[in-house]
Amino acid sequence: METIEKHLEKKGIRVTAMRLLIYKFLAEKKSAVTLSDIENAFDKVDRTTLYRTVKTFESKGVVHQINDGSTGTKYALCETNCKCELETDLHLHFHCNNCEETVCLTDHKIPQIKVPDGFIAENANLVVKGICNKCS
Amino acid sequence: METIEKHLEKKGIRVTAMRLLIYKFLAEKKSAVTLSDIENAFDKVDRTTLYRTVKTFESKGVVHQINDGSTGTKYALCETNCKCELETDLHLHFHCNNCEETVCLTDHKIPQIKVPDGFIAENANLVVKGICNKCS
DNA sequence: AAGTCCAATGCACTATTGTTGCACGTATAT
DNA sequence: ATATACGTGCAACAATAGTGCATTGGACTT
Ligand SMILES: [Mn+2]
Ligand SMILES: [Mn+2]
Ligand SMILES: [Zn+2]
Ligand SMILES: [Zn+2]
Repeated sequence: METIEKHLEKKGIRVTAMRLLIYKFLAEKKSAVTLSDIENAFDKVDRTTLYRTVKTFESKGVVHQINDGSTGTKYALCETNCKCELETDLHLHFHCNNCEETVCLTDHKIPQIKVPDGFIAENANLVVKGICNKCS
Repeated sequence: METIEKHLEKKGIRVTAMRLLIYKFLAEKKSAVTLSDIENAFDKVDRTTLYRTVKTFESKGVVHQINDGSTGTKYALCETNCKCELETDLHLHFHCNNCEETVCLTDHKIPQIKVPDGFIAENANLVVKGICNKCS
């Protein structure tokens, strides 16, 4: 069990109070969140800081983004040792049409996808929609 | 070879000059387009009309939407006899990281996806990213 | 300890996308 | 022909995404 601080440092991210707060918020949530969700969770954070923090997290492989059909990008923490950029590591996401929450199904990997000749697949984004376990 | 007019009528959409224009624009494009793309293609269309036209098309099964990672929803014509709402009919989409275009791969259907107990899958969106045939 | 440097933050603004209300014109039904 | 429903355009608004710049605050050097 390593500290969040160590984890961020390993990913090449300088630790700040702000970043720890945002990381912890993401860690507590079991579903993916939008920037607005984070903004609403704190009173005094600036949207820009949030925006740039999440972008930093994303570029360093701490969070990944999810595009379920709803407006606005959602984010969720990556697994501790994930390689989001590699096709083989990608898990699927489930978006509930009832409660509108989107969750990572981290042990359901995306099956190998065939693409036509001339196309080169680098990664993939799979969102399954339906009714989640809490709503069914 | 049936006319566009007949096709729209069959789907329960009243035919207007505007709708024919927009339909034809979509039919000409081989890649998925945003509302802004359509807006830029014509000089005198109102954004709202566009928005509502596309929504109508979508609700009647004439177009389907695609969320590749980029900001803004994209749309593409459905296949003539598609049932977009049924999981079994869903094809995959390919987003090129180089030219940024997104295309329907209509004869590459999404494989059957397993979801955990308690989850009920109704449909799915799969976007594969990489380099397209024109850019490779 | 003081000073330098650079990344992180905050504020103000802009841009783009998505959405609604209402007024008006145009097609359809009786 | 008259009533009714639908499509279009304009204006306004809301939500999301992004940039520029001044300020703060740590880390590092001296
Ligand atoms: Mn995930
Ligand atoms: Mn498609
Ligand atoms: Zn649910
Ligand atoms: Zn390309």
